[in-house]
Amino acid sequence: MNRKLPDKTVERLSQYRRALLNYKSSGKHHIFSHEIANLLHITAVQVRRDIMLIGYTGTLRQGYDVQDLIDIIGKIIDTKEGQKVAVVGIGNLGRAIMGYFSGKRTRLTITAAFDSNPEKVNRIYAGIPCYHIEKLTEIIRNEGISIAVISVPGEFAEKVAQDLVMAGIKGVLNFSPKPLNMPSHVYLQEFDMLTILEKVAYFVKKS
Amino acid sequence: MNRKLPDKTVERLSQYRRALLNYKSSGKHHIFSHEIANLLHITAVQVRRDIMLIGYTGTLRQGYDVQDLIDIIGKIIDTKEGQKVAVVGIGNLGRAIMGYFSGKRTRLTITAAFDSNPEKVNRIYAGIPCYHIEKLTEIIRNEGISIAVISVPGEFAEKVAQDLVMAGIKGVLNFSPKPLNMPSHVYLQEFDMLTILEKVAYFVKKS
DNA sequence: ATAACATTGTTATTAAAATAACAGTAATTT
DNA sequence: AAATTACTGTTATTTTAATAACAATGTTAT
Repeated sequence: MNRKLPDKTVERLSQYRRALLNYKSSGKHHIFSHEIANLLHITAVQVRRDIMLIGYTGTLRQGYDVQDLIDIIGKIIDTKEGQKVAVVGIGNLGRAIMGYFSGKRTRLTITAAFDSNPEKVNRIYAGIPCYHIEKLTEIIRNEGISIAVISVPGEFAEKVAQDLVMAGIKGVLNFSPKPLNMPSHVYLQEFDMLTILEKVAYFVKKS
Repeated sequence: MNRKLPDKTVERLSQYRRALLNYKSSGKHHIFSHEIANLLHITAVQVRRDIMLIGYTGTLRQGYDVQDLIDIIGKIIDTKEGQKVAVVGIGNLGRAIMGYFSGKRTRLTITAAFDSNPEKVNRIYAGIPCYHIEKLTEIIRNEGISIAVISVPGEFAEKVAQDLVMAGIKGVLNFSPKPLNMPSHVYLQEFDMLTILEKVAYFVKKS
């Protein structure tokens, strides 16, 4: 499985895996496409198509082997060594993100947090050390962190983004309301709270 | 402008407006499509196409009238009376969301927050009263809240969603990792932190 | 006055994602 | 043994989104 998968398929694979890990604890070993579909509230065709794309094949009348499927998805979306993540900006959102990860076993590990507030620097949040933002480039380089989450206020986002690129970051999730511009070798995902809520409001109004 | 616009166009309209409001304060009255494009790091064609879809037209060689464009976008995405929003779950994420809104002038107003923790109930967060989650249906009905943000842990998300539907909610933004199932008259937008980060990690790995 | 330019608005094309259609087949029923 | 059923896997179609192509036209330069 070397070919790059569609964006949306990758998202669903992550969700399939989580749903399957949970399903597994019920003791069942096999699952049908329509059962996976129900867990995610999507269609069975979509599930089968995604599974086709990753080259796994179930067995007729039995469905998919839960553990096998979990493993295959792991081979596709995880790296052997795992990947390190930094959170930049330890406001409520930054802490929320760190909270999401604490306890979860995943191949993504948040290994550093950054902030400019001296009261936050050198403290530990959800097990993660917070450094002064001046150390950003240095620590990202030294620790080999490849992914960053930007959760600073808009006015600082651009500067942070530049520094991250300088430090050799490979993927960025931007929560600030400021749209960023990244070189093409950096994968950028943006999420703008106000925009998303205004969109919801628009479709509420229209419906 | 009655026709329903494409999802992505609506998102960009929200961003155009914010960028324009900011641009306006520089004192300029007109703006070209490629200037808007630069602000958002997208293409000028995309901008012109979106503007075409909303039926506004600029003037050749002068571009668009900033204020007019702001107003037209407002007519499309806002309602006259504004829309009320509730935040369910006052953890770090819930507080982050409330923070995003405090001070912003928008036609969306967060008017209620809900939590089950008695220490949080009956306090005010960022100017918003926090009620016990038992009051959810009652308050949403009485206040005419049409939009809800779910920021509770996964295990509670489904119950909250059911209650919201019962209360007559029209749009939901779900931050919990639990995929929700909503009747078709409720607009649902999901955002799953782990999934999104795993996707970023996948494309980082591939690049 | 004519040509070149810079810009908008629109149609045409391509790309990505979702959905539908259906072929194949092992298990079960008749 | 034949027909039916309940699934998977794949191709075809449709829908949505993005990009490209280009016509139209006022402005500036020559």
